Amino acid sequence: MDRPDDRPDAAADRALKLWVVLSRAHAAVAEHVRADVARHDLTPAEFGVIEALYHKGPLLLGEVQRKILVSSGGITYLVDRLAERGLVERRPCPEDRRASYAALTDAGEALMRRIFPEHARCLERALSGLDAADQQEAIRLLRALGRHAAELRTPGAPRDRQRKPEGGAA
Amino acid sequence: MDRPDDRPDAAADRALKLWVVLSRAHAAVAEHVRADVARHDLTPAEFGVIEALYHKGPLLLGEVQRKILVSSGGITYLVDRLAERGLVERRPCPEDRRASYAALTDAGEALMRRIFPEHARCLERALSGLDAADQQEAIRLLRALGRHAAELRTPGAPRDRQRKPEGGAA
DNA sequence: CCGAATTATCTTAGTGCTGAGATTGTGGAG
DNA sequence: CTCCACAATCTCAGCACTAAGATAATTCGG
Repeated sequence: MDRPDDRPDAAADRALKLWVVLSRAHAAVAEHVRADVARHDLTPAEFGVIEALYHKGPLLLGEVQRKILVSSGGITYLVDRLAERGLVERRPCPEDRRASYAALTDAGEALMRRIFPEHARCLERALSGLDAADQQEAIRLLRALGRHAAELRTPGAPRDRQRKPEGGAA
Repeated sequence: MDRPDDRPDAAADRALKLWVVLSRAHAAVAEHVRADVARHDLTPAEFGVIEALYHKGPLLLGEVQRKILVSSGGITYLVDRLAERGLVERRPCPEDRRASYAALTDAGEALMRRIFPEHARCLERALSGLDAADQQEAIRLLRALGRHAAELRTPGAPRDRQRKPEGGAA
């Protein structure tokens, strides 16, 4: 698509390599995150939930679900676990009795006030392989990359992970 | 670390945001990969194994493990499953009887010849949110990011996931 | 050659999450 | 009001993978 006569497939090589470095960078940073939140007996997904609530206040379960990218079953499971530990509570939604809010309890709020700054420092450290300017540039590139990839796969925003039921060879 | 008097913590904000866009970009592209390899009844990790063998030839299990970043139990599991399906076989290592090679069977080789080009096109498409120059730049940045993060957590390359046995309060 | 430390793989139990379907509730058409 | 398509959450079985320890083989000091 670029220069078909330069090399047989320079574009494919570039894509493959970009995917490899993207995966490895993500895995390396994710491991820092995992180790950091594990100190408080949280999984990254659990931390994602309370982090969202910490910054945005009470949110409908579906809103949290979309924010941290888990399945509908997953968000129920995560909120259950956090509720059992007294960090989060469900609150009925007055306008729609199917829905409910998740909100931090006082204990959850206190926990986040304590651990979030440490977590931010952990991330700063994990990402310190790039200086400020390169981080800004990386943000710009990754945002474009992610947006495009996400739009390609969901031209019309399905929430959970639905596909057309295709009556193929069943 | 940059301009402490600009905003209270611009560096932390930048790190947080970079982590978010890195995660979302990775998730979006990973979903393309998952959907693509699922068409052939493979998980991304399984595909990673046969892709490594396809490009490098027979490899020790430990080498594959490090390449695709799974646990020691994970590589056994993956190779077992691929062997059951006749795509991969184990071969004894003549120089070290503890070790064994994983190698593609003829069927596995044939499968990869058929599906790998499609997969490469899928990736090209998923990553087409950036033009060639931006992809090169992203590769450079992500490589630096990943390398730094990986080195931070393993100053001396442990394979599986070992920690010092610390004789704490036992 | 012996034994301890190390390494490569395998085993087993457990877990966090997914996917599909069930349940409950909403809102609009008739 | 009744019905029905649709939406939000929950239930539950299943699965890919992890963590820790077991097994078996190598290396190396003595």
